[in-house]
Amino acid sequence: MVRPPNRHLTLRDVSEESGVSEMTVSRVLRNRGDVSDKTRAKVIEAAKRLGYVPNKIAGALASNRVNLVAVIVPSLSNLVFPEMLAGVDEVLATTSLQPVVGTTSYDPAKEEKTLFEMLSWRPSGVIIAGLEHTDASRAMLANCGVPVVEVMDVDGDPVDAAVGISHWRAGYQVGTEIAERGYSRVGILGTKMDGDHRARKRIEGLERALSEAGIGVADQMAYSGLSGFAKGREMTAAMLERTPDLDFLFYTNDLTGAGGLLYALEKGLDVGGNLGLAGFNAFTLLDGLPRKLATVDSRRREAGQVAARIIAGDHVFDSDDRRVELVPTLLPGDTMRDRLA
Amino acid sequence: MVRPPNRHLTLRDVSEESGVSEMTVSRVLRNRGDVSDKTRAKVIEAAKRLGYVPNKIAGALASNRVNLVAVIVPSLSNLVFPEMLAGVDEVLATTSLQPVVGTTSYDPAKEEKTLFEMLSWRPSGVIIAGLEHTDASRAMLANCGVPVVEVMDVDGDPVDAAVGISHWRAGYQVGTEIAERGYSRVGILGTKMDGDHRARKRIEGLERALSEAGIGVADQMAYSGLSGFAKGREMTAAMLERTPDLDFLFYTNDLTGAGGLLYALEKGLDVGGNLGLAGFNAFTLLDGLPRKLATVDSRRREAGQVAARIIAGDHVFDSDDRRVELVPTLLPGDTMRDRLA
DNA sequence: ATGAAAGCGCTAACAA
DNA sequence: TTGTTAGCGCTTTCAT
Repeated sequence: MVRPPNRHLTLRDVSEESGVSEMTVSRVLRNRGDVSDKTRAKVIEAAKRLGYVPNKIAGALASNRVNLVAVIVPSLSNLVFPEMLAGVDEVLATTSLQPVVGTTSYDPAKEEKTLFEMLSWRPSGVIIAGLEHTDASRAMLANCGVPVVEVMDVDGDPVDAAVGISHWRAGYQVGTEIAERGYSRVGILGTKMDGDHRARKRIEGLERALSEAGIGVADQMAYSGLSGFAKGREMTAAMLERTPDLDFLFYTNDLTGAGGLLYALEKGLDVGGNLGLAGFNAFTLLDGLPRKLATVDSRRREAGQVAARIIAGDHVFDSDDRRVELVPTLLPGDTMRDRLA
Repeated sequence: MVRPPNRHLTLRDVSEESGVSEMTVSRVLRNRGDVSDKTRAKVIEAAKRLGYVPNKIAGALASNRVNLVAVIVPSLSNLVFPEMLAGVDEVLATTSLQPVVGTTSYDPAKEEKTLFEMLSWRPSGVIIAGLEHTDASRAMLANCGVPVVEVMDVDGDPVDAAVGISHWRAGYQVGTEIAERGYSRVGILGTKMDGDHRARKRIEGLERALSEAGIGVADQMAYSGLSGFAKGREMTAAMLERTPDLDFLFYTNDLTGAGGLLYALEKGLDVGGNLGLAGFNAFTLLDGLPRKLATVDSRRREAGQVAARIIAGDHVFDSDDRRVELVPTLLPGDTMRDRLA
């Protein structure tokens, strides 16, 4: 079998090897149309022998069908996104669609570029994190001609469909709980990240609930860089030094929350009593901390699942507003004191 | 502007809108060849006005060039993979190449499927985790005609190139260290995962070092499911109950190691003294535990960087065996006693 | 059940 | 600097 090295095999090669026309080879390889068992066997045998890998580029161009779904997330280093992706994956695995992941580093301009790049491959659907995009991005999403699902947030106007929790309401719920449990000097510890609209919304909801309960935010602090235990410790130490009479610390993120928890326990603070702590996201990997950190399940996996179902055309909307609001679950753990009687 | 909804715009549309030939439009949009500033401006203006998104499918077919690099990993839920990907991303961002991620769930058959699927898009390179693949996968990799880099492991025969640490040697190094620090009753706590060859190799290296030091493995345990603190606690409790005289616990993973650490501290065990602990991977998110867990930096980010450079044709190999062995760094933290004098 | 012809939207190669 | 022609590898459509 003489053939120039590094040339990809084509249908024609399989056709010649099997003595069957290209068209029929194509039919066999896609399980389409009627082909006799004998012909089918010949073709499959030849394709396998040659190690033929079909060229989806040509196939997609000819058929105007692409089985890819573009999934665009800010980062893969924050576990919430891989977890959402797992939900997408799980559902798409039951279809012929394939997710393709792109990242934006929380940068709207990079998001625009990534989106453009991915749309130029003509995917069958787009799943994109969040509702905040540049005008150009929104225009591309609106005009791309395929279903678009904005995930992990419903606070805003989706281009097409949206699935996720309301981070504002989640924050509000935490704030209400804090007030009902008799805390009144609340500190907020977040990450300094312009692009993290969800964290911002959580804080806004929290502030609103507190203010309705007649409580203000006593202190607030934001650090940049990757979230981790160390960051949570540092921020906690700094904030308690600056504002020693705080009785509740809300972290926008479980990882910093866990760092704060470890710090507070070491310092012998009355965690779960006179000092309340809460994080956000409910990372199961943290089950097993010395105390169960109060947190909120942001239901990102389900968001991914529903988004994938929408793309697959396998979801019926309740109303006509094409938003699916998932309900976040507050998990009080044991870092908040009991509700007042 | 009357045009059927949902039809994608083509070069022809831009050509008509701008009064410039398709070919020249193509030149402008790709910054190729000489085009007068005036023509260029007309074209760009028209393309922007229409919201034209080029069709990479047609472009790739015509030019036989695809700027995608297939990156195949077992999972995105284990942070080591996103971290490797970040290295890939960082380097590819400086080129015109784009990573496309696929996952295998540690399943060789799914890996084969994912690989086939991705190769059918004719990527310009393949980065794939590990050296263990089905025969069919190896054949596809060997014949795909583009650079292939197997990452995060160098213990084996790569199809083409390989970049990463030797997990066997990393395990061996830990074993040596354990022996030199005077521990002699070692327990190993891993995850039950057939597809996790790297964890297996670490354990094998460790066992070898211990056996050379005249020490056997006193106990071993593997649990299935996602790694997390809780799993580490459970396993540690169970193992210490079963084999109370252990003086060192090696976890194949920092997360379970951290769980074990928290458990041991709570039980008042002499961590870092008569009880040594070590994890693996050096996750920075864990900086800030009550004690710094001994661990090994598996240098996955660098592996991703080098792999991307190889694909980009931007790496010169030292020798002709196309393996780049990175050296893992043992970080003793403070959960191992001092070396014997 | 199988084959032949046309063409998807772009770019390479060449012409003007 | 710009335009023309052919064709990438497949699928659609229509014919047999």
